[in-house]
Amino acid sequence: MGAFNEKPPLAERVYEVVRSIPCGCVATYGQVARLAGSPRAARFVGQALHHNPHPIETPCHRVVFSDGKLAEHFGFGGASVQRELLEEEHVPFIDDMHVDLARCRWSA
DNA sequence: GTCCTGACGAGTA
DNA sequence: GTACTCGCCAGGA
Repeated sequence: MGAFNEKPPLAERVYEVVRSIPCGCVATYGQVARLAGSPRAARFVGQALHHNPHPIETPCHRVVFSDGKLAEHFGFGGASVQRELLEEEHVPFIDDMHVDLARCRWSA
């Protein structure tokens, strides 16, 4: 390892932010990107979660679109699985594919 | 070594 | 109100 990088890869930051999302709350890609230090890296957030090396520790099911829509490309089995995981955490839904961000949006 | 794509978001026309 | 473009970063071909 030698010299530690003063600024860890954005991906590591993304994972850290996602892991910080409390149970019962959800965050948007843009929100995670901003907390990770890159307000406009929302696209990369998806990529980072796609390569998600720690799918169990990284609750990517708590990350949704800015509209509250579930990620169709969810890697655990699809939006259907994501919805069930969120329902297990008592996350309010306004539709089969949309969470109620107004009530469960995570505010760091 | 270089170019393109990819779980998106926000701003502007 | 709707549609399009730009920006972010990393990995793969």
